[in-house]
Amino acid sequence: MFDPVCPSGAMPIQIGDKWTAMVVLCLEDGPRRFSEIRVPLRRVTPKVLTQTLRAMERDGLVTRTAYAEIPPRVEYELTALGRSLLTLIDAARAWSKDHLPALLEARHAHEASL
Amino acid sequence: MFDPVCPSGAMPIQIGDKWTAMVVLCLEDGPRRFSEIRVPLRRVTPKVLTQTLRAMERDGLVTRTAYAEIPPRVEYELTALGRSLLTLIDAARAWSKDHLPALLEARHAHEASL
DNA sequence: GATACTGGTTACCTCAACGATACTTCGCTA
DNA sequence: TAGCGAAGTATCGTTGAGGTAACCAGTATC
Repeated sequence: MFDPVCPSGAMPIQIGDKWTAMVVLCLEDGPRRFSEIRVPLRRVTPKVLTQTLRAMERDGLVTRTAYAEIPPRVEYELTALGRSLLTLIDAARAWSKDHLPALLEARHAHEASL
Repeated sequence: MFDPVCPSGAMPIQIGDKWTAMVVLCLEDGPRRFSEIRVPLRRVTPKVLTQTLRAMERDGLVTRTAYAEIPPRVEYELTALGRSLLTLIDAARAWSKDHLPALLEARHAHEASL
């Protein structure tokens, strides 16, 4: 999983913050817990993931549901608004698939000419 | 002209660097000179515009043509690759048109609840 | 006790992007 | 001889997103 949009950081396209698009994809198939989101995004620290999720909650992209259980459980789920980003992410992925090789080749050729 | 993608910096979508999408839109209708690009993007300093254009040239998104005239003239033009970003920008604009109000409303509602 | 699990928080740091201001080069012009 | 206009450079400063590391509360199990 995951280098859907930004293979190796070439990243000409970004949705929201650095991790927003990946969170959306991670929640595509249904609600997930905090620690379940951390797994595929294993390079993200809890602090940054919290920041990302809080910002997404603020913007109405996800809902946060805390269950008063022991041990505690928190689930994040995409809203309709968050789900609407999927079309955009797909467009970005389609572009990457079709055109990113050409971009990387151009970049590489330029590098070689130094 | 220009708050096509990021009304007032809400900007959940970004293509390349901060100004890349605007440069692409600015060049949509044909080649333009450095100072012609600066006009609609009047908040960008020459240094940053140069950086942006150099990066885009490196990535094969624009071509730079310098004419040995007095006074000098330089024209920037979209390549096919650069032009391919237009579809993506349109997708972003369509999303913004359809969904950004909801996002901003959610953000505002959240702000009010503090 | 000691440790671990969950879902965080807090303090601190770093680095690249962005920006403001000024200067340059080259002929041309008045 | 002073200035103009084009297309940048040079220098410095700021800012903020993102990263590191450590800590917390409550329970339960070893």
